Amino acid sequence: MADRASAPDPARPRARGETIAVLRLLAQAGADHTPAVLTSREVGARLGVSQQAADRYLMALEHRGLLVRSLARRRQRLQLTAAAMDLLRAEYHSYRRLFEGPGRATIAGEVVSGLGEGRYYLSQPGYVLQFTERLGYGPFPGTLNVRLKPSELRRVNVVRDWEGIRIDGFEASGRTFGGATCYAARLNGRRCHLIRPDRSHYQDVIEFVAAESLRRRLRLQDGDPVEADLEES
Amino acid sequence: MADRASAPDPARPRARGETIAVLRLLAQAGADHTPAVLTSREVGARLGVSQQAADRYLMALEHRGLLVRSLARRRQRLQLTAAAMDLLRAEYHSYRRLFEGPGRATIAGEVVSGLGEGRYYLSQPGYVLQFTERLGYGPFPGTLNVRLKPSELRRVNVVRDWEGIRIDGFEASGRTFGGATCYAARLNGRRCHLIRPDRSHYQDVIEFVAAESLRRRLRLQDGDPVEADLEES
DNA sequence: ATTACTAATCGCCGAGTAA
DNA sequence: TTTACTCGGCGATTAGTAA
Repeated sequence: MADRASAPDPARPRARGETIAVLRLLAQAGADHTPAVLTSREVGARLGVSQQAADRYLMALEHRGLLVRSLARRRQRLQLTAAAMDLLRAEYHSYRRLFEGPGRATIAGEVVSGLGEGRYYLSQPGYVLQFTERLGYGPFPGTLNVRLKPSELRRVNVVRDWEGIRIDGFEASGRTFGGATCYAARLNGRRCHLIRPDRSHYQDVIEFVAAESLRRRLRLQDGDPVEADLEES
Repeated sequence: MADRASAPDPARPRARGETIAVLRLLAQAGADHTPAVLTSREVGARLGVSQQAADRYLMALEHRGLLVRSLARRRQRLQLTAAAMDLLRAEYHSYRRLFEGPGRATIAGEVVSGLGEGRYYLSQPGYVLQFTERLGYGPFPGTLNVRLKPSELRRVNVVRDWEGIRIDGFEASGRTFGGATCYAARLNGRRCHLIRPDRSHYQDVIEFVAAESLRRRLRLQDGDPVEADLEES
C-alpha cells in the first residue's frame, strides 16, 4: 500500500485558504474598525463563489469566533474580531519576512532591580530544562530587568508579531507556572534573550536572560543605561 | 429559479488559495533566488496534503508558468519564476496596505524638455477619453518631464507595487498606442498625475499630466528643481 | 429584497500503483 | 527511491427554494 506518510497531519485542522481570503476581503472593506454592510451575494461575487458558498463561509467564520454578525432583516453587518485581525497580521508578517527580511528593533532603557522573582523562576527545573533545550544554554538563575520609557515600550511590542521561542507553562509543587516567549537579543552587544511572560506583572519593565549574570558581566548597576538589539528568528 | 448573479464570475479563473500557499511555501524555502530541492512529499507534508495533491499543485504551477522544475531522476529542483514573485509581491502589498495604510513617496528632480511627444499623445482622442473618464479631468495636451537622479529613480519604482489608474492601449490611424498607468501626485503642491507608459522610452525621466499646463502654472523652466509627492490610491 | 436550508452535482483528495 | 497516472469516495459547491 502507499506510504502512510502521504496522509496529511490530522492534528492540524486543514486551514483552508478560503478562510483567510474572506477575512482579508472583509478587512479591506473596513470590517476591522467599523461593521461592514455586505450581503452574502456581494461577498460571494468578490470572492468568485456563489451566494450560498459565501454565506457558508461567513457562518463558519462566526462559528470560529472570527466574525460577529448582526443579522438585520435586510442586510447583515459584519465585524471582524481581534482573533481574526491576529490571523491576518500573522499572514502579513509572513509576507513581510519574505520581502523585507527578518525584523529588527533597538530599544533603550535603564537597569532596575526586580523582586527576585527571576531567580526563583529560573531555578525551577521545569523552566531550566526548557531553556536549556530551546535556547541552547542553561540560564543563569536571575533576570536582568530593564525599565523602558513609554515610547520604547511601543517599539518593543513589535516582537508580538514575531515567532519567538516558546517556553510552555507547567505545574509543580501544587502551583502553576506560566508560559513565556523568548526572543534572541544583544544587550550592550552581549548575546542574550528577551523573555516575555504570557502574563506579565510589569507594564514598563522587560526581562533578559543569559547563560551568565548579565549584571555582573556587563558591570551594570541600577540606573545604568542599556541598549538592546532584537532580531527576529 | 435562483438569481443567476449567484454564479461566480466565470471569466476570473477561480484563484484557489492553494496556489498562493504553495508559492509562499516555496519562496520561504528560498526558491525565489536558488532552486529548492523538495520532493512532492515534503511539499505535501508542509502543506498538510498528500504527496499526490502536492504534486498536482506543482504541475499546475508549472503549467501556469509560475514554476520551473528540473526533474532529476531522484529529486526535483523547484524555482519560482518572476511571475510567481510578482503574484506574491502583490499579495504582500495587499496586506501591507491593510496594516500600514497607503504607500507614499517623495521624489525630487529637475524640469527638462521632452520631444513634444506628450503633446502628440495627449491629443489623441483615444487617450483623452480615458484620461477624462478615469482621472476626472481633461488632460492638458502636453506632459511635464522631470529628470531624476538614479537614487530618486529607485524610489519612484515603488509605485510598481501600487494599483494605479489604468490607461489602456488602443489602435488608431493604423498605428498602435501603448497603455500606461497613472498615479495621483502633487508636484510642488499642485495636484497632478504621474504617467508611467508600459513601454517607456526614457530611463531617468518621468512624466506628469494635469488639467492645465504645469509648466505655465508653476512658472517652471528647464533646469528648475521640483518635488513630487506620490500617494497610493 | 435578504439569509440559509436541502438536494444533487461536481471536482478534489488520497489510495493504489506504474514507470 | 522518485514523479505522476487512474479511480473511487466524499466533501464542497451550486441550484432551487423556504423563511
